Amino acid sequence: MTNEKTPDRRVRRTKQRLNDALESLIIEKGYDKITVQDLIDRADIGRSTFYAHYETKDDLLVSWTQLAEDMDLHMAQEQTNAESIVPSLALFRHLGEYHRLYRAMIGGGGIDIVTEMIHSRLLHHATFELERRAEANRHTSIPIEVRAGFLASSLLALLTWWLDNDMPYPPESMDEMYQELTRTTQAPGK
Amino acid sequence: MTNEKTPDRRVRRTKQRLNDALESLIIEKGYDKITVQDLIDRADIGRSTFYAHYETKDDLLVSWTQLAEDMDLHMAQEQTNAESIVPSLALFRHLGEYHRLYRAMIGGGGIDIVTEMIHSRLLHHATFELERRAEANRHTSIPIEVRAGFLASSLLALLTWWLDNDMPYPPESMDEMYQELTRTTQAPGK
DNA sequence: CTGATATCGAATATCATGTCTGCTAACGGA
DNA sequence: TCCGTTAGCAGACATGATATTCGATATCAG
Repeated sequence: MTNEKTPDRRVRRTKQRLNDALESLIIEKGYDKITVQDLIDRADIGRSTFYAHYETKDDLLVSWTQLAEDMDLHMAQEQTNAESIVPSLALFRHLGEYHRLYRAMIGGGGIDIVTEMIHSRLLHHATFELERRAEANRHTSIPIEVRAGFLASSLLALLTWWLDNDMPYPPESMDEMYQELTRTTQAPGK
Repeated sequence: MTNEKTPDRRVRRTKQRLNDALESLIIEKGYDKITVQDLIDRADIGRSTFYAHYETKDDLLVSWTQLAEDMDLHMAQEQTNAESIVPSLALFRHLGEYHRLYRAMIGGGGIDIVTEMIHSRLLHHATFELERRAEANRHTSIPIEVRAGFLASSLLALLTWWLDNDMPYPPESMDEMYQELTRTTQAPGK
């Protein structure tokens, strides 16, 4: 039985090449204009090799877990700061740092799958935090579902706007704006 | 010189058939699974005829102005009610009425172009209204650009969530929630 | 009625996807 | 270092959708 954690070195190389090719092509020409041919040309691998590992272009993207891990890491990082329901500051900083890539992946001309992935993580996080603080939020009758969706979508919208407009304000300012705009949901109207 | 406003009756018929085919196919199988072949089969027109009028499937969608007109109409309708910055109630009602179509066009598995079109109209509307009330909003330092984007995206998010979840609350309730959630931007913190 | 033009439909070129083949090269355990 | 196993290769091939072309025909407006 082969060790499943460390596959053949050739496999690792192939996947690494494909991931690199995918990332550079996303930045270069946008995800939906990428063809399998582009990927195997850039990665310099055979056609059948691609299909030996992935079924489609989307399959490759989804298997590219780097992003999801990054998101979770940065989200957990700010969770120690118990103030905010959703780790907005860490996200502005993280997306700002890798703005070329995220710019190509979310918002105008971006990739639906990725946007949905980020949204779903934000939503999950917000739902969890809101439920944890349920008793502190008796001041509103709006269902948690709605409030969590609102918080997640608002943040995603601000992040997208920020990237699409070449980050005209520092992450800290954006975070402050987000906090103020969502004040109604973040804490009782104190 | 031909009258440009009323083209040949055959042309009108062809375009009408294609628009009808497009709408029914969107509801039936979703936009991205529609092929040009589907469209010309459903509309019962020749292949070359399609390409005589449109370059691509997207071209047909964009030329389908019915939607944009509807949006503007309903937005203008509520503008007489000077309370809200963005015509949320009218939109919840309108989208609820044609929910089968809008459900297929915005949100999960929807059509980017349409979502962006709606967002852009909301954004334009919100920007206009915020600028008109500029002096009444000295209580915040958040740029109008950001606030308008926030209002537009939040509403779109609530609309999408509402449709995706089979409209669990009446339009009036959704509107109230939206008003409360965006209270920070709608009016000075009274 | 007549000249103009929209439509037809069928053939065709193009392009990307996905499958399959036999062959070669690289791997890793013994 | 050897050897059985497995990954990768090149390229042919089938498929399905897009987009163009052209002569014949139907329909239009005046």
